[in-house]
Amino acid sequence: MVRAPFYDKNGMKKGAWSPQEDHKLRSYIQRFGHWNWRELPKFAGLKRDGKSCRLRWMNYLRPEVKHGNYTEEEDALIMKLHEEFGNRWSTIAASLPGRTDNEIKNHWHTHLKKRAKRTSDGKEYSSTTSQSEATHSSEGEAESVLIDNPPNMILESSPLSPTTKSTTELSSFISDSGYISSLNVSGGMEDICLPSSSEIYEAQSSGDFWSEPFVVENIYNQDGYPPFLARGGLVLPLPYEMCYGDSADLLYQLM
DNA sequence: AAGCGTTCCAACCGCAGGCGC
DNA sequence: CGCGCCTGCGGTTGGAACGCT
Repeated sequence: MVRAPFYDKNGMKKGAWSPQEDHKLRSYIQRFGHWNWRELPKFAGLKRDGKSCRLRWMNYLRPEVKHGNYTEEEDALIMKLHEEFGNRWSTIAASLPGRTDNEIKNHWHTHLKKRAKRTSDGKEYSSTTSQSEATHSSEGEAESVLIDNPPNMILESSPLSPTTKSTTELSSFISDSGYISSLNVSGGMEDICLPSSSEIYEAQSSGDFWSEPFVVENIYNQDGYPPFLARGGLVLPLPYEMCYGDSADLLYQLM
């Protein structure tokens, strides 16, 4: 079902994700957001490229993502929207909370395409859609079926990513939403790892830092954060190993 | 039980758009 | 304006799971 894991010529892992990798990525993003997909895997302790991490998060690990079990209503809506928008899967996905463009695309090709073909011959399809239209009618109905997001739902455009947030704002967001607070099994927000630059240097030089040979002077300014991050007043998300100890493992077991 | 074909979906790839410099 | 970087999108593929003979 999934591609066998392998390493490409750059040492990047490809193919199926292991539960450990999922755990690392999920934990990291839930704590720090996806501030930069390209850099994220290094900080999360993953030997994956950013694109792969983004895909895995968007299509599989996001808490609001639903898997399988398409309802008749969803099927009808997909078919209707496909008729309207064609293969613009992201547009279609926007009208189906919890469904990703990739999953909808797959679902279309494996199930609905055939059904659409059948029904376009008979006219069963249009009767189905008219039923659906009855519930969310007239212009803008695509938006109107955008069912209310659950309280913990994070849209792609949501401010989970701290790129636009200052440290204070991010902390406020995090505690207000209760999102990351709930992750702090062993304490409060102070548990977020914010070691000094010397700690970072120590960890790096002791060899349990990233697998990549970073030079501390090039990466961290005197605040201990990479210049490109510190400029925006953003707290540096720390490498996975430094942030997740036993509490993360405990959390993982609870999940 | 074994071999073969089909189904299905996670993941990859290439491209385009947006943005900053 | 051109360039490079990053992100997101849509098409395609790999291969495990499943069904059939």
